[in-house]
Amino acid sequence: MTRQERAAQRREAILEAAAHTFTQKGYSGASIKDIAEAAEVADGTIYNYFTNKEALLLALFDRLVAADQVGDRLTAALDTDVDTFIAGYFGAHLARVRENYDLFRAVIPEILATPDLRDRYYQGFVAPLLRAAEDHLHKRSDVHPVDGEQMARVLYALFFGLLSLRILGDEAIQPGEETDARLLATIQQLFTQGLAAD
Amino acid sequence: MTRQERAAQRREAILEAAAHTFTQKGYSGASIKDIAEAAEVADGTIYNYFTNKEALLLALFDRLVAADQVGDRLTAALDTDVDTFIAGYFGAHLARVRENYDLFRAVIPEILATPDLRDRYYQGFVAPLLRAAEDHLHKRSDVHPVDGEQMARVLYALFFGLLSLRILGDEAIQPGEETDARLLATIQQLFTQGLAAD
Amino acid sequence: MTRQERAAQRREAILEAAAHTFTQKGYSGASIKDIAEAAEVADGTIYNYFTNKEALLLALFDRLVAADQVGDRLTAALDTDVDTFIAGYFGAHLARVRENYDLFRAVIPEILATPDLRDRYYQGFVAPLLRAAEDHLHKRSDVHPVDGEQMARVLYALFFGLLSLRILGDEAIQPGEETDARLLATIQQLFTQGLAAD
Amino acid sequence: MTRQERAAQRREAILEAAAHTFTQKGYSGASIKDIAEAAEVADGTIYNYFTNKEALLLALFDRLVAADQVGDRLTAALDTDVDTFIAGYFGAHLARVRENYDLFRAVIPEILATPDLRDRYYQGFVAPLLRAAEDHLHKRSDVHPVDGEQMARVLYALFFGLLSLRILGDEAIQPGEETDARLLATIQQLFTQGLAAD
DNA sequence: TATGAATGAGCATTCATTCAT
DNA sequence: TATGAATGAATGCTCATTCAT
Repeated sequence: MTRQERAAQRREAILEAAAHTFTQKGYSGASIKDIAEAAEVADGTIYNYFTNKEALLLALFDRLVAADQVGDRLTAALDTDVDTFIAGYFGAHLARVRENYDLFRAVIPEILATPDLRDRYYQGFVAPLLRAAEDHLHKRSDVHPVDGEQMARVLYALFFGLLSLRILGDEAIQPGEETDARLLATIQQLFTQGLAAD
Repeated sequence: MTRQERAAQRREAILEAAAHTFTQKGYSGASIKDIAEAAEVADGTIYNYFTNKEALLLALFDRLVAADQVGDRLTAALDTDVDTFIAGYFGAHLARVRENYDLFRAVIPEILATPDLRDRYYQGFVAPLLRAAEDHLHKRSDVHPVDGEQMARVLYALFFGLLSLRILGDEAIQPGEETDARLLATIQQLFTQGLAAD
Repeated sequence: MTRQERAAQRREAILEAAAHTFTQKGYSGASIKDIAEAAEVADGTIYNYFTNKEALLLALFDRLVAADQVGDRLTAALDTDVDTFIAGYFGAHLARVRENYDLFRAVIPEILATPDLRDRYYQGFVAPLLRAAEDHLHKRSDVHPVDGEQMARVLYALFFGLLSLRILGDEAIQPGEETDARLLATIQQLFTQGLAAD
Repeated sequence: MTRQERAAQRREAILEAAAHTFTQKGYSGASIKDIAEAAEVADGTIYNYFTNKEALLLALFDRLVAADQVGDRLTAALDTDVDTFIAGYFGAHLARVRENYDLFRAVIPEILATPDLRDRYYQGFVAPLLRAAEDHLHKRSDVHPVDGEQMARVLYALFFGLLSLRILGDEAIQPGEETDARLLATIQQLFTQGLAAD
């Protein structure tokens, strides 16, 4: 193992420890000492890999955003029907959350609570996603005429709200293949039929 | 103005200042000094009205939960059609958020970020709401057969997600009568027709 | 009851409350609020009778010193034998302590702990007492030749030490007529015979 | 100098600074900042060595109690005559006080003033000492028949009272070999002959 | 590079004192 | 004179960050 590899591994261990600790105690409640202990390194070592505590959060944030880059897939999805589109779209999102659950639980709360992250997340992730979604809805021919601006927000709200409900601890939708499948089916049903019977 | 009235007013001013300051800087980032300055009182005065900093957050939390008590209206809404039901339901929620926007912006982020509040909110508010919604869906005859457990969560997620999007600063859905009306129409459309055209 | 009498009564009640509270929690540990509650007056009222918290302690201190003025009795006691002298001397002291026990318990600890009171007590009470005792021992003809300076200190030490032991809570010498009588007899025996049998 | 040695030295410096500052201003009057300045360390450093301010006082208290463990010597002293016994006993006590004067001056006042320390001191130190002294007096054959319970208390009172007089600042018995020798001689005289001449 | 002791700014909280009523 | 709400200085303690080893 090269020096670089060892360094990368340490960095990884620290980030994982940070994610875990932030999830348990929140960003403010987690001390560098807590994280260092969880990562089994000394306090000072963390500063060899990250400039400060905030940088840990930002690194996690960047991972989260990277993990959930979906905007670019929207354009490519125009030629599928609504059902397939929703399945692909939400399905991918659910899979990402499943694979990076600690990351999401650690970062999402702080995104809402921290003005700086709030803006970063909105500008860098949400706004482009909303624009892409509006655009997509506009171009689709197989949907009812909708208020694209608002419907895009409804779509995003579902994403974020379900994630929040998981973070709140609701057991019925903790990530897992089976749960995600049922959830996806319900969402598909809503988008293809609505809720009301004729 | 009686002594009691003045005290009530002070308490109110302090709570408003706390809400405002928490919104700006987050709970941890807001110092008692910040809040005292915003309320135009001395630091110590706050402690004549609240036991400690946490009590400020809890008082705001209690208000939020009180402001959004919707679960009890669910049972009464069985005899309306889906369209009216959704309108009444989300409409009421949107109105509450509109009237208490500062409160929601201050408290919602902390609910996700603070393990203690998280549980309090889930057990005291979300869980009952989900149970009521599941029950309601079960009893309605004018809806498609649905996975009630999951659909209840989808409904709640819409609530919470839209609120989050507002907190994130999205301008297209900042609270306001007109915006809320458009949003409500979009939600109604989704629940009655779905998104996909036949 | 005249206005003056009522005021004097209040002052008395406050001082007693202060003595009691200082005894329970120590001077620093006792808050003005504590004392006000014990005296059943409002915080502010205390300041109509005493300039500040320290003044409460000083007033108690003055009472203690006044209650235990023994120095002047020393000169008058030259013409009694040692036994009677010791009996009169310690007996009077023990009686004073018995009658003002709360006062002593409240003030004595603070005398040792507070530099200011320390000096005040030593200069105003202890030093004169020691001088008088030295002088008295010098003049007595019915005692062994002694190191008057040191013996005076031994006498005072007995006073103060017994008081301290009471404050420490020792049950065998809590003030009371019977206990005081036994204690006095023991002291008399020590001073007339010593401890060692021939 | 190893890391451990340096740490031990620091701890020592902090404790000495605490003893000194407590002596000057009393426990409550001494701030952590005061102590840190006296020890020439930063405020926070103190907390690397002691849990909190109270722990400083308790550490000093433990040292004082350890420094003055005399009870166990009582049993061994039965086979000496009263004179030698008193000499050995008080002599040892005086030597301990001389060698740890700062410690005694810092802690003794707080023992009386702090309910918690009061109990700790009485139960852990005074009560055993009194029991041992009573027992010792009971077993000795070369003393006058005495009220052992009360005489034990008289003995302890002398200890404590002399210490208090030193703390009060009396110059004639500030610790020192010569003073201690004179004091000891006076005490011996009292216990062997009494004060009264035949 | 890793360590962890030292640092000191920052903050929640207390409480003696004031003063308008 | 009595009240008790308001004040704000003071303080114990935490913890992110630095740096000598």
